[in-house]
Amino acid sequence: MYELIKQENAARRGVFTTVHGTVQTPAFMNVATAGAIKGALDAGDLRAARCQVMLSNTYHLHLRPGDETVRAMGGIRTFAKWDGPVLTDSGGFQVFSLAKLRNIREEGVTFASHIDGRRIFMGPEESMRIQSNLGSTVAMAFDECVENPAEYAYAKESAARTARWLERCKAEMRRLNGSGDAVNPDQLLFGINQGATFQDIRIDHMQRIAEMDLDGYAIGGLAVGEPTEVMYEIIEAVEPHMPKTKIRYLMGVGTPGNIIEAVYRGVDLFDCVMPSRNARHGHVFTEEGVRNLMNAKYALDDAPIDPTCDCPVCRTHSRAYLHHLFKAGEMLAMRLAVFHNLYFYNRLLERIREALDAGTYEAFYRENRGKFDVRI
RNA sequence: GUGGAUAUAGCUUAGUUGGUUAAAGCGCCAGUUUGUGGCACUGGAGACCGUCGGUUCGAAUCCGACUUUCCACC
Repeated sequence: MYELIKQENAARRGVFTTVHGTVQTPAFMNVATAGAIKGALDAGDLRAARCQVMLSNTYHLHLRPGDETVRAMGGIRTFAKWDGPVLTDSGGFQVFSLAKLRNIREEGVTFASHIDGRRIFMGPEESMRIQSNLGSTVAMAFDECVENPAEYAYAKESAARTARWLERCKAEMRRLNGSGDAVNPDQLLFGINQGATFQDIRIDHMQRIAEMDLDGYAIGGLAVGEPTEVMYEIIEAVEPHMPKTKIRYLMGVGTPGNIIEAVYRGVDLFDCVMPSRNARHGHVFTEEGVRNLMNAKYALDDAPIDPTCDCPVCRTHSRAYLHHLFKAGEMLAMRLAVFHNLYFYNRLLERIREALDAGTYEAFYRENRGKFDVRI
């Protein structure tokens, strides 16, 4: 259940209550694809990094170890020992981004596994069953993420199909939750808005899925290559048609600046691989901007990654040490950098919430948008 | 000591019958990464080709000497 507790223009401060815990929004979900944060962080590390929601992937867990295995181990939360809320991505985006040889039909998608190439079929019902077995707090609808740039006719047809798939997702999730043996019989379902970069398709689609009275609404298919200004325009176009009483999730976004902009336009929830993936390549987020710890200039730099950060990594280690660990290919380099970046993101969202609580988000927005994305 | 081989970028090597600005991998220096195939991708700098001399219009490439390293034999 989503409760809007404060609003400043379009920006919203809310509380999302679930059977697995309460989420203060706006919030950033930390991506643990296969039940682990890439870069060697576990559930305990996530708590230390001030994470509220863990995100895991239907597609990956279905392929390995298999959702039946996860179910046998008590669901993803018990398996990974994360006692907070978990959101599972539906597999729709992975079919689009990872799998090859995909064949999309009304029933669903046939694709080749990126692990061993075997052919797999996934449709709305399969995705819901897998996510039910994973026992996540929130299941995402099975959708099609259209490539950018997209043909208008195809985007329209695809959005219509994604809406029909959503009806099937809703029916199957209701059946599974009421079946008596669901890992989480209170599993929630979020719908996903599509329509590429065409505002009329986006709005039509949003209006249609808003009528389905789902537990939350996501905007998908953005940040896939279009200019950020186009992304902001789509959010502005769709946002007035999103139910005010439901949580809103912008999928896969983004940079700190993207998040500040999207909160300004009424989004409540985010996830992105950027803090973890970039950390694995030595890029760390700081109050001053993005630093590449691989740069030679850090070889003898005794300062912490971010002198204003109070995370354990910044309280303990120097840029020079991290630089050395990255150059030496030590796994610890990734672990420390990933931890810092997730902490930075989670703290950023805390600061956004504090500004909203104080009614000063407008000022926060003007002062900080774009500030954290610069390379230094 | 004798015979043979070797010497090209920081490292390991490629360079066809001598022919414009000598190539690659690693390393180095940067950049990219947005619902995650975990070490990826894209650029850049860097060698007067062991030294000296010779042949030739022209030599990393052919010849000689010296030096380096390695192998075999005595």
